[in-house]
Amino acid sequence: MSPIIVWFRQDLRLADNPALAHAAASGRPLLCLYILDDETSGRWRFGGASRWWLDESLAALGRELALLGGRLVLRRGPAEKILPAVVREISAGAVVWNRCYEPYAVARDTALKTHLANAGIETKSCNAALLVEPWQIATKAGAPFRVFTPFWKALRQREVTRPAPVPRTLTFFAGTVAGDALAAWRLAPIAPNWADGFRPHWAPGEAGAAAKLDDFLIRAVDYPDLRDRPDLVATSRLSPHLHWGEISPRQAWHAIRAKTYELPDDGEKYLSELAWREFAYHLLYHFPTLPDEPLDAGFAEFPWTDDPAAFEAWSKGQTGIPIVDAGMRELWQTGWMHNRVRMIVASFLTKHLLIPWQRGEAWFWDTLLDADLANNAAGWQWVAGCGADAAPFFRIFNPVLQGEKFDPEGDYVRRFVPELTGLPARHIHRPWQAPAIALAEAGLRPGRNYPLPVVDLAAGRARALAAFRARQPARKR
DNA sequence: TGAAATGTTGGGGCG
DNA sequence: ACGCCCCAACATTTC
Repeated sequence: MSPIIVWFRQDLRLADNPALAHAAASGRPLLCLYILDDETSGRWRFGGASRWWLDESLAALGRELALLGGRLVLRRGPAEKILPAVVREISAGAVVWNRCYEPYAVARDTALKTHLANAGIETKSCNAALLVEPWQIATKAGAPFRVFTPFWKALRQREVTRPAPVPRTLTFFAGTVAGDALAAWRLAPIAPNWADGFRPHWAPGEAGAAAKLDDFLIRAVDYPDLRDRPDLVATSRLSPHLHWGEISPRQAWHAIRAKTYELPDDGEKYLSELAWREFAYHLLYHFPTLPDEPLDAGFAEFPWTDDPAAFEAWSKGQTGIPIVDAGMRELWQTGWMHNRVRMIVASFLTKHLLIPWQRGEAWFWDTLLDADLANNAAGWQWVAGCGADAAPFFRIFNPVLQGEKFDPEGDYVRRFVPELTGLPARHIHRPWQAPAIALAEAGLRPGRNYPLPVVDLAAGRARALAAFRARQPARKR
């Protein structure tokens, strides 16, 4: 039989991989292919941190396949050209892949499907990334959901497919196929190697993902209480693995469900976080401008400010607000940021600094190892108040209070802002108010070895309230 | 998955 | 003992 191409994308795993399972069951010899397509993705081509992860993850997948006698063929270029070319080279009779939901990917894959079908090639696409396809869930009126809670209630009633194991037998295509060497893609940074700090925290690949899940399952009992604490390891830290498809949401879902009776909240809190991920994909699918335009058209005229100096301070963790700086430095050093802190830094950028959410979105896109078009866009719009089910305009996080509440000892700040190590907990989240003696004992000279706040918090809050209130509809009297 | 302002209540100090 | 005041502590409303 003619070979079947398994086109890997954001599904870099062997277990619970429907496309791979389909190929294995087809009886055809498999050719596993990955295409680095920086052209089709355009403005949303992989950022720097993503490329580091991809480098590692492709190597891991290649090793897994090699152990089974197979190989991952690497090609680079627009998939619309590359995929048909590989089909011709090996006279493939079929192509199978798992779906992507980025607007550019949907368009590309739809076109490819038509093109291949017209050439007499069998094609099939599968769901490997979502609990429920965006088009399979709708409001009673048949419209896409725009509010999380009803979406979650609808999703919660669904039966989630059980994850499937790695196919028992895989027969690989034996012919020769040209492929790039992974190293030739130069995905990882060389000099300066800013990714050095990533490695202690992350093990890209399917095995690393499974290890992270196992680790989380041990800690899952504490999740409802401690998940908002950035100073602790209380969350799953699965986000990059989920983004790259090294683990499926079905696997995480059922792993938690299996422990229902051991968990204080029956695991509902974590499941609802998986549902937020689903909600983001639902929104991106139905509102494809989500990454670029505010969902709420009323924001078209919003008076965002262009403040390059403030943005620079924010992105480098030099705002003078400790919890913000700790978060931005955690992101830079480890490629990841605790979700609570993401909300804090995003609120600070969009409200206190009035900088467009798209600027923050773009920075996260470049620096997050879990940079995900749907989650990133939906999250930023939620914080900015212009998205679906968005935070009300008046919900402005006070980074001092948030710090004191969720990093009560200041350990998180000390870990990433070593300048502040010597300050006691009661001063560490507001060094500009610390008494001179405490500053002296800590060796801290505000404005010298740690910045003064880039904005007065009360003034920034007042300015944001005025700007956001201005675009609210007139109040009833 | 807010924060700040404003309102209410009740205990304790004190004349 | 009583009334007054202060002010935590908590609740409500407003942004």
